Amino acid sequence: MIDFKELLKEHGIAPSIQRIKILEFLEKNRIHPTADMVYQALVQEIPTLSKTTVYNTLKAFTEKGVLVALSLFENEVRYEYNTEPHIHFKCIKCGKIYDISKAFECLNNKEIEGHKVLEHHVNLKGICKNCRD
Amino acid sequence: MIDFKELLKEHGIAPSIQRIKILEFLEKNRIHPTADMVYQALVQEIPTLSKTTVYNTLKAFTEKGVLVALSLFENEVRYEYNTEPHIHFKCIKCGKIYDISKAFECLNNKEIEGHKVLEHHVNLKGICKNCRD
DNA sequence: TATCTAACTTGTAATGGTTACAAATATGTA
DNA sequence: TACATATTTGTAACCATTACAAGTTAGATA
Ligand SMILES: [Mn+2]
Ligand SMILES: [Mn+2]
Ligand SMILES: [Zn+2]
Ligand SMILES: [Zn+2]
Repeated sequence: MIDFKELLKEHGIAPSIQRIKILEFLEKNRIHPTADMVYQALVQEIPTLSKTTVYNTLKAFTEKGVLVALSLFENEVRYEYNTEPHIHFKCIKCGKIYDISKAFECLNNKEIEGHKVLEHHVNLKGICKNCRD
Repeated sequence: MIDFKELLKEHGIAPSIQRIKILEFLEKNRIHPTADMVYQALVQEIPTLSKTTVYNTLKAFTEKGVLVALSLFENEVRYEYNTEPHIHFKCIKCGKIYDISKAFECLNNKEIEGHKVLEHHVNLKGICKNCRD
């Protein structure tokens, strides 16, 4: 059982009830949810919850390294608890997003961990040769 | 000199003035522009141009395989003429997006074609093992 | 050439995810 | 308790994109 209050303190985040519940939800539900999905799930427990709080909290968690923000195939931003580098696989039929733990070499495959790969999306981010130094 | 009118016909797209100009712009300006960037550039030539036409045209071109739509790091969709599979590198300082023609094995590198790589974004799309057959 | 029809373009309004902002509330300390 | 600060809330604004209906164009036909 993870002590989410302590975990937030360690990251320099004051552990409010809302923040603890949001982090707990992300840890227990590895579904790469959108901010709205987090809100819809938690507003039942916390009827006074504001969507703005969810957005602000997820952004703060990301900045402090507690969560990772993903830019997947659609324009919604999704969040996940797993901060280890890994590959995402999205099913075009059911919409589920699977974590792929294999190394990047797998990109040459048309099939990976039982999934049929139709599209590869590879994006890098950094500082270009013109902007270095 | 590419015959854009002919190219559109070959893809089953009626070659209107707007469509030819949009395709021509994408071929000549390899800057991975947004729909709005295309609109801003062409509305000077075609003052009556509608942004809806740009959106509709880019979507049609993508569906017919004339262009490729990208989901990069931000939520804007960008489009490009190059339909060959390749990797994108975005500079976090100047915002430019570079095409990387090297194969996917490069992902193990921290530096590629002179650019300093800080983040790798790898996303796959297809049909998951539960949805096959 | 004139007419017709379907396709294409345009402009405006609506949508949906996200952010800005100010007021209300809660928290921790003196 | 009283105060200062941090947090939460609700509303409005933002912006890329889409829906929709009306206007325009262009190719086919007579
Ligand atoms: Mn993941
Ligand atoms: Mn490219
Ligand atoms: Zn740069
Ligand atoms: Zn599936």
